[in-house]
Order: sequence, then structure tokens, then C-alpha cells
Amino acid sequence: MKNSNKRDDILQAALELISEHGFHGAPMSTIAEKAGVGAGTIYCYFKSKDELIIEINRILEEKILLAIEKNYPFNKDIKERFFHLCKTVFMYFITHPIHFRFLEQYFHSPYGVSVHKERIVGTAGEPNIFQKLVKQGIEQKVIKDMPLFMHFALAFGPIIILARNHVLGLIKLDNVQINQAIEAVWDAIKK
Amino acid sequence: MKNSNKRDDILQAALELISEHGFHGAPMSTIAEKAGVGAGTIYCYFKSKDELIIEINRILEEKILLAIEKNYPFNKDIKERFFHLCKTVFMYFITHPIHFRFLEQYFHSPYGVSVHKERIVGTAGEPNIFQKLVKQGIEQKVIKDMPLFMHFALAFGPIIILARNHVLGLIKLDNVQINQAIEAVWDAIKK
Amino acid sequence: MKNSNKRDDILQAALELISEHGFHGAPMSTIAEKAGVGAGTIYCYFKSKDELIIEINRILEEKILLAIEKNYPFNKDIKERFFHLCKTVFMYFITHPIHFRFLEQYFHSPYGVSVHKERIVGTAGEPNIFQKLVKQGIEQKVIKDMPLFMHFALAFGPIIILARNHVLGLIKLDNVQINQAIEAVWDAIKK
Amino acid sequence: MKNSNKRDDILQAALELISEHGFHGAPMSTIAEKAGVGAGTIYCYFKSKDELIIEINRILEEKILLAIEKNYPFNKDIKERFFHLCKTVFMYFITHPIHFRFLEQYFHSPYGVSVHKERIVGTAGEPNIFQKLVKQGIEQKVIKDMPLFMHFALAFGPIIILARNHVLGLIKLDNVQINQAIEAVWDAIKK
DNA sequence: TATGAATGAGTATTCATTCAT
DNA sequence: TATGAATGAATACTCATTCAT
Repeated sequence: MKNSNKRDDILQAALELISEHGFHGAPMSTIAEKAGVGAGTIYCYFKSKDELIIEINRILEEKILLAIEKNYPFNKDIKERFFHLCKTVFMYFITHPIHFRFLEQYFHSPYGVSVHKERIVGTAGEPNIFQKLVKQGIEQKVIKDMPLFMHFALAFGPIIILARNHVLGLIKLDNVQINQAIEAVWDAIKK
Repeated sequence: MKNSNKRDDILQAALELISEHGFHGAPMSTIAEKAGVGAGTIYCYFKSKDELIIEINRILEEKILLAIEKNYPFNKDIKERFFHLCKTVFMYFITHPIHFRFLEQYFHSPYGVSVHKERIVGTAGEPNIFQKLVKQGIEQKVIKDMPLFMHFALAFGPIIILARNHVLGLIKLDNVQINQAIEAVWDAIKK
Repeated sequence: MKNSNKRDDILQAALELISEHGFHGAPMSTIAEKAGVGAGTIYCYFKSKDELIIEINRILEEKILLAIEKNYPFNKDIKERFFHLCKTVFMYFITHPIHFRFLEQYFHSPYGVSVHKERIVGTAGEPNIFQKLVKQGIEQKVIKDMPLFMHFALAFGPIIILARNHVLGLIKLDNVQINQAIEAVWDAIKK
Repeated sequence: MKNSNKRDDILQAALELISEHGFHGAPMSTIAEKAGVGAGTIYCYFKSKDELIIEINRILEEKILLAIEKNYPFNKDIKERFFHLCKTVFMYFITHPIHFRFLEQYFHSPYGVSVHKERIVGTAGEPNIFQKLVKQGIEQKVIKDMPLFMHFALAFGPIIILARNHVLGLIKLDNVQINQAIEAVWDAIKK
């Protein structure tokens, strides 16, 4: 049930269609057609459209997390780690515009509320990388002593807006500008 | 423009329903019912659902602009003006959660792209307050010499995320924290 | 109630709109607008849309009848009278394309059935011109001895089709061709 | 083209309802109900109401053409062929009153204009039976030398009117009268 | 008589989901 | 598991008609 080809085809088709046309512009029938399966087949793998959407989000978040963890400079200082984290997310967004647009939609929909909560307040279970980074940064008095959600907003608020405008083609960011943006973000959270 | 009560009732009903349930979760019939008018009556005032939505957005933007302009310290220094601008927007959002949620939806919808462009790249016509502020700040070497869209992202990216979380009830911001946030945002754009 | 200007304006507006767009493409509100009156005003003169339509038909039929009667060669022989009648109707249609198109719509709609009956079977009361002409023609053994409806179909069937195609711009009839057509029609009914 | 039963049921239901009540008097929901299918099912077979209507017309025209071609006396003289053609059409109309009424509606609607043009001016591609008949008749100097549209009007104008009145029950045509009518029509076009 | 704002029943069409195969 | 035909509730919008002024 986990690694069938059809399942992946459906996820991919749904991802692309929703990215481009939104949740309401991506009928199940169209997703099925694009995935090359029957309309009913989707329901063999997902209980409902909602569940399909939630699963896509889960997968994308996982991918971003993996990207962050890969080559994460655990041993470097706070700033370097922060920079790596921001840049990785930024680059992931602009090199995966389809993923970005899906996540943006998801984020700004009823589905998104729960996601939000987790990220903002901090997961109950194992703390995520960002959480740890902020905690250490505060301890080392390198970054401002503020609640986690504040650092989150200061770091990712600008990145999301810039990525969005880039992905929509409204602006054209080069590597210099991306670094400049992250430097500015660092100025916001550093002590 | 006609100041009939029904027109306002319709606008208010639509605003509230869309804020809470999104564009697709706010059928015209429900809007009509909530506004206490017949289903057809909406079309006496607005040509289509789209036009109704666009008009709501127009009104809300106007209100925010007015709030910013009111008591805007034109003669004070850059930082003070920046602070006033950010704080006013911030406060408007959290004291008008319904307006905020509507604007968020609008912003992240096909409607929003054009709005975006204007804001980000700078209006062709008369420059807006934020545009002027940034330009002067750069001239006076008080804020970083970066494109307008960068300052926009750095300033409003965090504010929007914080406002959203506050409005959704995920966090509870007090006045101290709001000032703290804006101070941090200032650190991001200041030279 | 009979000769108000507004009444005529409404009739004219309705005639033109229905001619061009059909019964269903001519909303009462549009008729009112075109007539330069309020939407409700129409109902001061006509009980319903149906009644308005029926009245237009009545007026147009009256006009055609008047056109036929004018200069009708009561003293000339059957053929000449027949020719005059056909030609007058034909010319009326192609010089009043709006009237023609209205009548065609009316004819081919539920309204038209009653009209039909009268024309075809012969009016109960005073016989109309065509009826008298056919009756005399049969008595004089100049035209075929057939029921009235047969002569009606043979005479006006072709005329209506030709007029329609001319009015729609599919063909372009000149005077010679019109005379040719009526001659042929005469061949059909003459003995 | 798929020969599902439902498709045929829908076509039949639509044909009957439109025949009786016109395009606007036959809502899709009523068609569905009469066909014994769900409202959405119609859209599995036809993209829109328009397409459904056009398809019905296509089928009916095909049927009439088949009726004409069947037993068409290709080797007999012009008059006999003309008579066969007219009589077949005539009989088809009065034995298929529902088809006739549908076609009449179709003919006198926006859909019908293109059909008209083809019939009247003559098809660009392969000439139809009527076209060939007229051409030969003119060559053999048996029928009048006139444009095709004239013969069309002279032949079918009367037939359509007679069929209509018969179908509406306003007159009652017997075989003798039908032959009489076609004889008269022949008199109109013969030399 | 004249108005036009207001109505709400009615329409074509969409789409998530089901189920017999 | 896989299908896709079938469903019917839901939606934006239209328009003849009414009625308070």
C-alpha cells in the first residue's frame, strides 16, 4: 500500500494540478486522468480528497526537512547554522516552485491551521532543528531572547514573501540578493 | 457608491463569511441570507461574486491606508515613521481579525497577484507612503540600500505571520511583544 | 390608455429586441431600458410579457393587412389580384426585416398555434381577402379546386422561406427574381 | 456513438420534451428525470445542452436522408424522382410529428442558420440529392432555370407549412391531398 | 400613471464520491 | 486492486413580476 506506482502517480498529479489551479481548480477526475488511473482508483489509496491533500503536505514537509538536515553544519556556530537553514529553505522553494505553491495554498487554508500551531509553538515531542537552534542561540546570547514564534516569523516571513514573488515571476532574485536577504533576516534576530 | 443599507449589509455579510470559510465556503445564497436580502438582490449591487470580492478588498485597503495616514509623523525621523507604519498595520490587523483574514485570502488567490505586483515593485503612479519612506531612508543612509521588494518582505513578512498566529489564537501578543517584533524588523532593514 | 407615447416606445423596443434576440433573449428590464421607461412601467400597459408579445403580433398583422388592402386591385382579374397580394406581402417582409423576424419567431412558438388556425381554416366571421380571392378563383375555374389551406401553403410557404433567407442575408433577391418566384407560385395554384 | 442505453434514453427524452415545449421549456433536470437518469449523467454523454440539441438534429437529419435514399428511383425521370423526394419528406414529417416539431424549432433558432445556408446555397462538397435533381432538371429543360434556393423554397415551403398544420392537428391531410399538393408544387417548378 | 429596488423561483453545469463489475 | 459510469447535491446567476413610494 505504500510504494505502489499508482499511488505516487496520483500524488504527483494532484500536487501539480493543485499547485497551478488551487484546491478547487483540481477536480478528482482531472487528477485521475493526469495520473493515468481511473477516477475510483484514487479512493483505493486515499479516503477522500482531503486526505490526499494532507498526505501531499506531509510528504513535502518531509522533503524540506531532509534537505535541511542534509549537510546541516551541526558543529558550526549559530549564525552559520542559521544561514544554512534559511538558505536551504529558500533555495528549496525557488528550485521547487510547484512544491512551494502547493505549500502556500495549504498554509493559507483551513488545513493549514494545525500545521501552523505545531511550527509556532514548538512540537510537543522531539524539538525540531529550528527550535534547537533558537534555544542554543538564546543560551549563547547570540540571538535575541524572544519566544520561538517570534524568531520563526522574523526568519520565514520575509523568505516566504520573497520566494512567492520570485516564483510568481514578479521579481528575479539572484544569489547575491538571496544572501543579502538572509543577512538582513539575521540582523533581525541576532542580539 | 450608493449608500444604501442593503449594499453595506451585503458587503458585511460577505466579508464575515469569506473571512471564516474562504471564497468557496461562502455561497452567494448564504451571503444573501446573512445579509437579510433576497438572493437576487446582491446582483442589484454587484455584477458578480468576483466584483463583490474585489470591492470588499478595495474598501479594506482604503481603511488601512487611512489608518496609516492618520497621525502619520511626516516630520519625524525615518525610524519613527517606520515604526508608526508597522505598528499601525499590525494593530489594524489584530484589532480587525475579520478584515485580516479576508485580506489574507484575497492576497493568496488569483485576485491577489496584481495587488502584489503593485506593492512589491512599486506603483507606477504616485509612490505610496512605504515607497517614499524607503527611498528617503536609503538616501539618508539610515536603511540598507536594497530594492523596495526586499524591504517590503523584511517588514511585512514577519508582521503578517505574527498577526495571523495571533488572530488564529495560536499565540497571544501583548503590546511589549509587538514593539519587540517591530524593533527586530527595524534591525533587519536599518543600516 | 391607447395612444400614450410610452406605450409605443415599449412596443417598439420590445419588437426590436425580440426580433434580434428572440423571446428569451429580450428581458423585460432590457426592453424597459431601451424604451426609456422604468421596469415596472411596462406593467402599467401590459399585464405580462406574453400579453405584450401578443399585442405586437396583432399590430404587425394589422399593418400587413393595411398594406395589402392599400391599392388592392379589387376590379382586376384573379391573377393580377393574386400577384398584388403576394408581392405586397413579400415586399413588406423584405422592407421590414424586423417585423418579419418577429413574426417568424411568433409563428414558430406556442403563441403561433392559434394564429395559424385562423389563417388556415378560414376565419369564422368575415372572410379575409385571401379567402375571397381563392373562392372566386375556384368559381371562375382559374385556380385549382383545393381547400383554402392548400392555396395558403402553396402561396406563402415559398414566400416565407425566400424572405427569410433574404432577410438573413443568405441570398440577395432582386425585383426580377421576386416576380419570377411569384409567377412560379401562381403556376402552382392556377388551373 | 457509444450505444449505451442511457445515451439513447437521454436523446429520446430531450427530443420529446423539446418538441413539445421548445428549447427553453425543456430544462436539463426534466430531461434527466424523463430519461430516468441523474441530472449529472447527461453530462457524461454530452458536453452541454447545446451539444445535446445539435446531436439530436444530426440524428434526425440522418434519418430523413436515409429515408429519401431508400428506394430513391435513380433511374426514373426527373418528375418521378422529384415526386419521390417530396413525398418521402412529407410522409416522414407527418409520420414522425415529434421529429418534425423538433426540426422546426431547430431550424428557427440560432443553431439553424448554418444549416439553412448549406441547404439553400448548396453544399460546397458533394452535392446532395436535391441539388443534383434540380441541376439535371434544368439541363433537360424540364424544370425552370432558376437558382437552387428558388426551387428549394417552392418545393419545401408548402410542404413544411402543410406538414406543420397537419402535425398540429389544424388540418387532416389524406393521401390524395398530399399527392395533390406535390403535383401543385411540381407545377411551380416545372417548365 | 411611473418608478426601480427587491425578490426568489428557476437554470445549466460541476464534482466528490460510490459501486457494480 | 482497479475501473469509470452514474449520481445528485450544490452553486452562480437570470429575470418576470411586485410594490412601496
